[in-house]
Amino acid sequence: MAGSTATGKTRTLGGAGEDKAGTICRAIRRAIVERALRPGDRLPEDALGERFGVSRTIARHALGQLGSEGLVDLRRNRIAVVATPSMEEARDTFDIRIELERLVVKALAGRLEPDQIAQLRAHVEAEQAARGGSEATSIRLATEFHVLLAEMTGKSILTRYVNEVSYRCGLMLSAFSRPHSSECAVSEHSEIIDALIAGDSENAMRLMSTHLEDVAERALLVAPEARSRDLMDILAPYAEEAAGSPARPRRTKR
Amino acid sequence: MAGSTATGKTRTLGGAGEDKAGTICRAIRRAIVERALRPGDRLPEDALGERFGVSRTIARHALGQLGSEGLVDLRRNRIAVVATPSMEEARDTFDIRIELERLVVKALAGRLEPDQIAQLRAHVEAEQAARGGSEATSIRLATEFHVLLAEMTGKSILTRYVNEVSYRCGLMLSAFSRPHSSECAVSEHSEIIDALIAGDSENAMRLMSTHLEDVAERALLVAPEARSRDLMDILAPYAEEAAGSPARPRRTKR
DNA sequence: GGCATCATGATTGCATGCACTATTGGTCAT
DNA sequence: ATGACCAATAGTGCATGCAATCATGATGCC
Repeated sequence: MAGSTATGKTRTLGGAGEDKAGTICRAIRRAIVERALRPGDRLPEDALGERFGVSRTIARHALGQLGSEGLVDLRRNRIAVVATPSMEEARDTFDIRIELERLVVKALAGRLEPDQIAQLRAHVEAEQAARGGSEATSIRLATEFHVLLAEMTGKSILTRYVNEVSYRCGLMLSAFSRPHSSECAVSEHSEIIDALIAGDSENAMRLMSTHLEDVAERALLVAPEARSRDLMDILAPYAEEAAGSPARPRRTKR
Repeated sequence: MAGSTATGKTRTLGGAGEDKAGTICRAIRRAIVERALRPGDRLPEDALGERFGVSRTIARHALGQLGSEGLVDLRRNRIAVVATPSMEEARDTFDIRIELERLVVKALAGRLEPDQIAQLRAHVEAEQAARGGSEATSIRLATEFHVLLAEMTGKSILTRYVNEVSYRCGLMLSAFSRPHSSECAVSEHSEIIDALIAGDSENAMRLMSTHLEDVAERALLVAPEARSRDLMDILAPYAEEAAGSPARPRRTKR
């Protein structure tokens, strides 16, 4: 399906004995936060396998992983699809994220090494530079800022969870937020770094809370029209005028 | 290796189109909290598959899942083993767990339905009844109490995470806590229920925090002799007296 | 024309087979 | 006796094949 010659297999994942399933996971996660993949998009095992140059077994393994992270919905005998979170799930996920990231800044306040500070500054700079560019890059960088912070704690479990909820929140944004509504958070990132350097853990935690609450609010409260991507709700307004129009909507994506 | 005839396959998982990998996961999780499986125990794919009556593929899938939950260590080309958490990981996991379960009681305070209350009371009663019985049952019931609470919030993501950290904490207890050191928490469970019924969310959160902190403290601070299960540290005291004794320690479990 | 029924293709569920890697016990030289 | 080297074995990594299940378009009936 994807452009690959019959002779030369699509050696996208070729490499050495790396983690092939993990590579697929990373790619899909990234595609989701960048909104290249949107909720409901189908992820057939063999298409994935072919695209990444591996067999269905590996693609399946990757999908299982993503399913356990809540990024894809996995139902028996059904094609895997990018998860379509509900409004309640979105709210809950942000609540959890806030508490987790409060732990992050609490652990980090006053303990940042100079090279870490430089790395964070550079990241924020990259975020600022990307403001004019594609929205996908902005969102990805914003997500990666939080992941970067978590990694700096050195706490592997906390890092893993922050990773998960961050990507999940990216999915939420994709599901609910209107285009161009999740920008302008770059300065808040800077403020958090400042508070961390100052060692003011209380302030850093407060800043992180409000920052995430802002993101959630912008994403979740804005755009009541698009609150739900449930098919029935989406089509409700159209159903009103569908009396005389023979336009037959196609359900599948491609 | 496990006793199964060559002719009659071990139809432990026979059933209909259920979730075979999930069944294996549940079994192993439970075995871990009940300390039937201890950190470092080996989990070979084919042994698992044979035991549960499925192929390696499924066993492998289950192991991948457990690996992503942090219950087993998965290294390339190596036999999967029950994870051996470090002291720091244990502390971090408890920190995360406290915040998550605070969210649980916050969501539940004053919102428990009568049947839910009855269910909780019954569970605590079962815990009390199990105090004389096997330690494994006590630990499992204690863990399940927290999981039950989380499920009652109706928040699927929160439930999933509480599930994960609870089982992980069970593993931590298995790794660090001495036998019979994690009992006597039943009354604290009752107090939490009371606070939830009273609708005093602040008090409930405080009780939950201290309850979990107690558990962590009992598990992590007690028994400095067994703080680390690293092979070198474990053998350190023995190395002193190993001068004249020909006792050759076997490294592998079975 | 609208609706239920069925057949075909698409897709997953799972087991098995082969290749490769790590481990383990033995062997040989020192 | 001790240490390094090597062969046999156990175990994983991965692809492929077959059966089962679901989705979708075609057909026939009303």
